[in-house]
Amino acid sequence: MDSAKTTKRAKLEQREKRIIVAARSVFLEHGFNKAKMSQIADIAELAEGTLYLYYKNKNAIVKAVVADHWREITDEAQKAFSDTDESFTQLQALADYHLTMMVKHWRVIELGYVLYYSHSDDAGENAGMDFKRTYAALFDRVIERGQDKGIFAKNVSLPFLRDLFYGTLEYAARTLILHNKPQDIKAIITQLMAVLRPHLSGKTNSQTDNDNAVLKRLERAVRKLERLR
Amino acid sequence: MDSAKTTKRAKLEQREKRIIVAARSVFLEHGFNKAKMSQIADIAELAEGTLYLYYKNKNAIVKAVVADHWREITDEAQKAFSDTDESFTQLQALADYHLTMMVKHWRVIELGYVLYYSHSDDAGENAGMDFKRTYAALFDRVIERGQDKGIFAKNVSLPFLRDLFYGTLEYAARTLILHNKPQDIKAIITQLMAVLRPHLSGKTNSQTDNDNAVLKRLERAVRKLERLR
Amino acid sequence: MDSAKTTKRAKLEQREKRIIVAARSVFLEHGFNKAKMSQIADIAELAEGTLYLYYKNKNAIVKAVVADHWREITDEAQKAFSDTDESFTQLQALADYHLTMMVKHWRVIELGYVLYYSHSDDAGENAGMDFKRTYAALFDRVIERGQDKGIFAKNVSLPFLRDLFYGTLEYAARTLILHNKPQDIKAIITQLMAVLRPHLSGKTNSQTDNDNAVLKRLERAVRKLERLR
Amino acid sequence: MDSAKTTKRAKLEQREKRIIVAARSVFLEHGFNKAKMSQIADIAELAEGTLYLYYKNKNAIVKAVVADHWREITDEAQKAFSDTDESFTQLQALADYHLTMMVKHWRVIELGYVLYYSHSDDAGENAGMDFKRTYAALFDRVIERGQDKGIFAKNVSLPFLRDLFYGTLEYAARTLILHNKPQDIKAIITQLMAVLRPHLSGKTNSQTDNDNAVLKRLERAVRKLERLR
DNA sequence: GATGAATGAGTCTTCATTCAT
DNA sequence: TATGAATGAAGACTCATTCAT
Repeated sequence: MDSAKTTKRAKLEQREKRIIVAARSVFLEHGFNKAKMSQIADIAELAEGTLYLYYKNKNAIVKAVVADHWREITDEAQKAFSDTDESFTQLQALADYHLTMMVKHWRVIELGYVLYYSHSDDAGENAGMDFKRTYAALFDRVIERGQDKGIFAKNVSLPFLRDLFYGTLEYAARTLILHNKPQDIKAIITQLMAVLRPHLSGKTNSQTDNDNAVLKRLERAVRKLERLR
Repeated sequence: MDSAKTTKRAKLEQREKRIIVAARSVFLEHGFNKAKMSQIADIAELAEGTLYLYYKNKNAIVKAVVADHWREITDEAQKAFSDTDESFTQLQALADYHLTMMVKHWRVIELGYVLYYSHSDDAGENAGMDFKRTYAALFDRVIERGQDKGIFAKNVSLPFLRDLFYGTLEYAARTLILHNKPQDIKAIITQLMAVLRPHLSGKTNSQTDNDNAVLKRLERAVRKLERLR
Repeated sequence: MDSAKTTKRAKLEQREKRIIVAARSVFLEHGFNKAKMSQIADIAELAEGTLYLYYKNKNAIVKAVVADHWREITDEAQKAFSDTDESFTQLQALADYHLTMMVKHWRVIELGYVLYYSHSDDAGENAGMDFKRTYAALFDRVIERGQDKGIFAKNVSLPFLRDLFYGTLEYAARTLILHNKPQDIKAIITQLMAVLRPHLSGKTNSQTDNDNAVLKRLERAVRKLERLR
Repeated sequence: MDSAKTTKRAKLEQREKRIIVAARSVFLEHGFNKAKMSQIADIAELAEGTLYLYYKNKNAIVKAVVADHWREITDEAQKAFSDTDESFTQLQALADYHLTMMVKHWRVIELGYVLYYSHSDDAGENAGMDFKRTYAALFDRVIERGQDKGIFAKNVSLPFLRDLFYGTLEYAARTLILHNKPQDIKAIITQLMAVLRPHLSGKTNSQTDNDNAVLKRLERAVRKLERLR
């Protein structure tokens, strides 16, 4: 009886997965609006009506597709860097993994946007979109642990850095895809780390202040020189 | 006859603008799919069929709405910083303007995404989306002129910096909107500049010593110059 | 084994009744088309498939609901007037009972109409609607027995009178419900009886003189009979 | 311009009529549920979508069909009896016309019932069903004018008589159709008039009281006779 | 007998687009 | 140019019924 239950549950999950996989392929091929429920059913080898036993409607299916993707990505990302790694190494590994994934699964990401940006009638439909939040929290963890170890400065704003990290990588991914140069991933990671390193090390402020003072004096001097003529 | 032509042209443009304005309001209220051509026509006080004399189809109208917006934004952005300003100041002004606009006109930005991410049949339809590119070029100009003046380092990757700049600001805007804290704009700008400054100045840790030597020599030179008077 | 059979049969009938009761409530709440088999199954605490072990399909269930109702009504109507009552009294009792029931169970009556008026594919499906006929026969019996007793005229058309009786009462019921005045039942019955009485007695204006003569002779005969004791 | 307007309006009404005629035929053939919008459009020689320019939805179309029918019936009924006729003659003409129509257009009447009895979501949808009321008022007018002329008694309840009149005729029509004997119309009318005549003439009450007394004595006598044995 | 997951036929309605005027 | 009535393709979703267990 236990095995019966197990089998049942397994079958159910298998069915759900089959729908998601079928739906993903159809959505990626045609985009949300032109994806037909009938085609999804066909590929999943189910009757159309059966889809509705598992998902309330078309919207629920995209959401599931996107959620499934982020869940998967989150799981793999965690494997991409070891907890024993040095914090900068972890960060770099995460950046590498993220950019690689963005480039590779760009279309699924897009799908998420359609979902996110579409105005839906029924309130709370946009709830349950926090799979992305969970994923984003990976960054937070790396930073926080680095701070605990004393490697990262504590006076940085986590939300800002997170936005910088993911925002930069997403835009970079788009650029890579647009110019069709997925091989430049390494260069981008290097540059991003170069930007983040001094900031995270917390050594910038004093340096910068100093530089600023010098620069200001230089500017004044230049202006004087100009007046000498 | 010239005035007749002028009047004609003016009338045409006025009509187009009326459509864009009407369409914007409808799209912002309902999103792309639920926006009805009939409602746009109503608000524009035109017959439905007339819309098609000005724009090929619904897609063309959204595109025009989005393009119009970016064009406007681009114009205003250019006014937001003077060409005589110091390069960092210009950059900061651009960042400030951009973030402010992103937060303020978020819904139009979204609309742009729907447009961008929707799979359209007819090839090349997504062409003409370069209004955004023109806008993005503002950043390039600031950087390039700063490099010309010797204020910014030359060994930075413009595409990367651009992605970092706009990517960070867009994510930050989203965060601000999500948490409904549009007042934090200044803090974000400050942080972004703090990240960019050392990078743009061409400092990496290894160079610091070297820089210091240079700066010291410069200082001495300046002092001499000052004493000359 | 006999008891086993009895139990089995009882269980079967109990199940059937449970379905009918559940179905009645659902049909009355939602009407035929919007009544869902699943809801009926829910309320009857049975699986959907089980319904089909007892009734061929949805139509069969409405029919059973309606039939059940008329059967019940028929049983109770018979109790509403005693066989020893005077025929007019019986008729009045029947009218009273009928109108009261029409007003009270109007919705079930409606349901019967939907059933009756809906065009069904399978021929003969509208057969077995004679529960209503059985009920209507109550009227016939009262009239026929009255005729046997010599109270009612024999030259009346039973079908016509039946139509008049039930037709009038149904329309009256509708009127009562429409104007929400169920208290006027008595008045209607009185009027109906007033209309029927002379007719049933076999009086038409031209006949009145003749009748009077007959009545006088009868009176005389009765008096003689009484004196015989 | 006036003629243009006239033409336009005429065209519109012609279209509406064409839809109604097409819809009537389809509804009568298949009943409400099995009637397809596509078939109606086909017969009306219009695109499916065009139907929706004239009628909100399928329900609105049935309603229009039924309303149209009653309107027509009402117009014709008025022509069926002249205002100068004697009141009983008028009544008889109305009864004749009504019964004839009920038998002839039974299916449309049924359609009206489906409409009336179907539970619709949207409130007020069952409004506008008063075409039937207008028709029913024809009876009221005949009675009231007869009362004015002193031909009909004034102490009769109009609502009751109306229910009797139409109720009887409807049930009679059903009976005629069921037994497929449409030729009996005359007989039914005769009987109905025979029932109504004394009642409307107001001569029944005194007669009836007398009769009742006689009957009661007869009954008593009979019972005594029975006891004699 | 009982179950309830699976089926899949069936259709109203919407709305971008066209085109006769 | 402007109109707006007419078009008709297109598709998500429901739910009575079946049947393997």
